Amino acid sequence: MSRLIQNRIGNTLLRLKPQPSILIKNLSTSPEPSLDDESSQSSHIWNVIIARAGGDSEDEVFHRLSNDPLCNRVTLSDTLLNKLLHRFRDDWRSALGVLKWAESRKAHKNHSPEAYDTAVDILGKAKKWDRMKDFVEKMKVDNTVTLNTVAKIMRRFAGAGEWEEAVNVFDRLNEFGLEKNTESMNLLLDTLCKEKRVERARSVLLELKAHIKPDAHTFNIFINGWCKTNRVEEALWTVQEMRGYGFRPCVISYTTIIKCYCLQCDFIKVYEMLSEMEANDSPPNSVTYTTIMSCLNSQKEFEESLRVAARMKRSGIEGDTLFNNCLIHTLARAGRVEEAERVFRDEMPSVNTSTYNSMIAMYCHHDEEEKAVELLREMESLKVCEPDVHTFHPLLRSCFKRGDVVEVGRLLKEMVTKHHLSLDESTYTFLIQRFCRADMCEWAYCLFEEMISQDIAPRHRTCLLLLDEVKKKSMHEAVERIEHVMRTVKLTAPVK
DNA sequence: ATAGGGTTAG
Repeated sequence: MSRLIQNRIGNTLLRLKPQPSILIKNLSTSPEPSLDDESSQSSHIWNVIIARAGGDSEDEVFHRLSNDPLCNRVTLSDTLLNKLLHRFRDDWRSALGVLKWAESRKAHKNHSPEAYDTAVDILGKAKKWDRMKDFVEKMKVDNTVTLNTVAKIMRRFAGAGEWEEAVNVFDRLNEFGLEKNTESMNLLLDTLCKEKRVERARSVLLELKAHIKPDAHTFNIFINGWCKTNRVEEALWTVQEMRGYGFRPCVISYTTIIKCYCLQCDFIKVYEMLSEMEANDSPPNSVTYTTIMSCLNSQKEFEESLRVAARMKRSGIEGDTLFNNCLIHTLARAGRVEEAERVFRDEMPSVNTSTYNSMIAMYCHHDEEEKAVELLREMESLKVCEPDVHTFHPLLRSCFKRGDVVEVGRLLKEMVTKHHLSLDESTYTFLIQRFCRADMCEWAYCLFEEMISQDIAPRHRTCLLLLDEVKKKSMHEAVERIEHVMRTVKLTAPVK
């Protein structure tokens, strides 16, 4: 959205009363650095760079950064550069400006190739094909194009439906000093298959196989390609073809097919395949069981899902983190809190954010918020993994349920200032809904403006809900603003 | 990027 609209929103916000200052002040603006804290110090510098790097052209960004004394004192490590590029992954002008500035800061402009690959990826994401091609030509001269670069180009082209361009890149591999071999061929085939152009991938293979030998990966790529388009017959046929080439289908081949049967809800075939794997000496692993359980969970078949987990344990396979996360989720949904706690405490050598999220959600669901908060504090002190927006969702939900909006504000502040999280589309949508329902549409409206100023498009339904509420309250300016947004912004449909 | 989570829901 244009900066013009953003300014107008800024003015609207200034006029809006009463101001729920906790939301306005804390949600969008960067957290204030606390004293004597090294990470806050660097987060301050980060915020300064970010502020300078927003701009309408890459030259503008470049000049603003170059002329800023503070920015020029920063030691610009590869890590920092990559973090900056990641921050501007949806803003190619700023990203290129930052990169240009970074180059000018180095005497012998040799940044890690990763930065250049990211730049290529950002241009591809923005579909700036000409700029991307120019960029790659420059890299070609410097001899810095790697297979990783090529992967980014191909995937961006294919992702935008320009899969002929993806094939062209493969044809030009030699120009980039790269080889046409099984690895690079597999990359092209996988790109096409992931974009559901499996037939096209087939004809590429037919054309190339006189010169390049397929390997086991090649066939797994096709099995996946067929399964993605729900053509399990062809996937099975590919297994046969694979055997014909002297490769044994592996656990990946079978798991891919099982996933396909799962999506078809054909559990007879799922269990048949499971037995076949055991018989064929490519036994199912943790991934296979997790796949099946997740699918059963989405059907709310929690007891059956637990039987699958038991089957895995019986066959002597150790669950990894993803499996145990799934198991905890299943136990929680099946109402078996103590068992979930036991898995969490005794059976997990390593945990991640999702593990905590499942446990926190479980406690909130069973109205044991003290325990949920206790786990949040544990995350903060152990620092094994950091909370994300999903960690807070169930906690926020509980506050709304209790009608404790003060606590909602406190949690939001914690998310933004302590954990540097920015609210995403679904969080905004959820909060706006709940504030409306709590008859606090002033707060909901502030979040709405907040969302727009972050360039996050609201859902059509969210606009309608809020519009209805502000009309009831006779908030005329808000009505006008929401109607304006509905006319000018491309609204998103609810995710099904 | 050769295979695998969830989610705040009246």
